[in-house]
Amino acid sequence: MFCVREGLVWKNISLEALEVLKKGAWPGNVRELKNVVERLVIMSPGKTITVNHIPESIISGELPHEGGAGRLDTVLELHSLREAREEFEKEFILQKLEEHGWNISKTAEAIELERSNLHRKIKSYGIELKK
Amino acid sequence: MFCVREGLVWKNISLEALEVLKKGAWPGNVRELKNVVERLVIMSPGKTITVNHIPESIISGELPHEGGAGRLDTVLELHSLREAREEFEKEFILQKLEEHGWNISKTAEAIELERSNLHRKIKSYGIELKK
DNA sequence: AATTGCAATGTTGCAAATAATA
DNA sequence: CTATTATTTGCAACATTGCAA
Repeated sequence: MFCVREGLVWKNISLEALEVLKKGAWPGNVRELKNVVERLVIMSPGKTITVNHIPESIISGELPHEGGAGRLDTVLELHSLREAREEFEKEFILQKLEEHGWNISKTAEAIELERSNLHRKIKSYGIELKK
Repeated sequence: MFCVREGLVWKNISLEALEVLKKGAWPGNVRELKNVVERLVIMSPGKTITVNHIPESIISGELPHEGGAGRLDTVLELHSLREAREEFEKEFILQKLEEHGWNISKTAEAIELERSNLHRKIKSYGIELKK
């Protein structure tokens, strides 16, 4: 199993996720690789990084560009704390909803947030409920 | 094909080499990963990085806390939204501080947060400033 | 399950002051 | 001495939360 540490946090990377990285071209440089891995570690709430956590731009494998210097880099570094926090919250809530069969009451209880407030977040983040 | 750029030099990484990385535990953190990749690119004479270019320390790599799997990791999964959010914020801020040479003014500007508020967060999260 | 009102609480930007540093 | 940065505090505006309905 391939795993990586960021700070004190160890994360596994699923074989499937690695397959994606293996098959696609790497659209960035070394610094971007570092940023992507750091982001993967931070943005994935569980202990395993799955394909779902890998940015679309990498899965669709945009070919590397010489002077382009990386849109990925831009995307990764333009985030303000607020934007990053919101993106994380959305991902976190999505994962927890999925873990609890899209049951809002159970999810709300699990993440220790009032049902009504979970509703508010689902609405404001535009999360679509499945199942 | 997995490939990586260091400066203007692009290198491929052989599937076999990736297999090794895939099967072995990663003995280092993200910064070490970056350093290793940079070294791989520089030290491998041809167009492709092969298993022979991968340091022994990585192939034989010490296993991470697989069983213990990190209390922090466990904690992360049991986290309430609030705790998870705070954990994320702390990691995010740490990352940005490092990226900006532990300069609080520059970091605050980069993440679009008031200096004074960044100070407050640094204090409340118990972040230790280095350098 | 999904909304809404509301009071308590938390967070933010701004201004200001002082200390430390280059 | 000058300029930038670090650090802290007060405060009003705004946002989020839990609770009740």
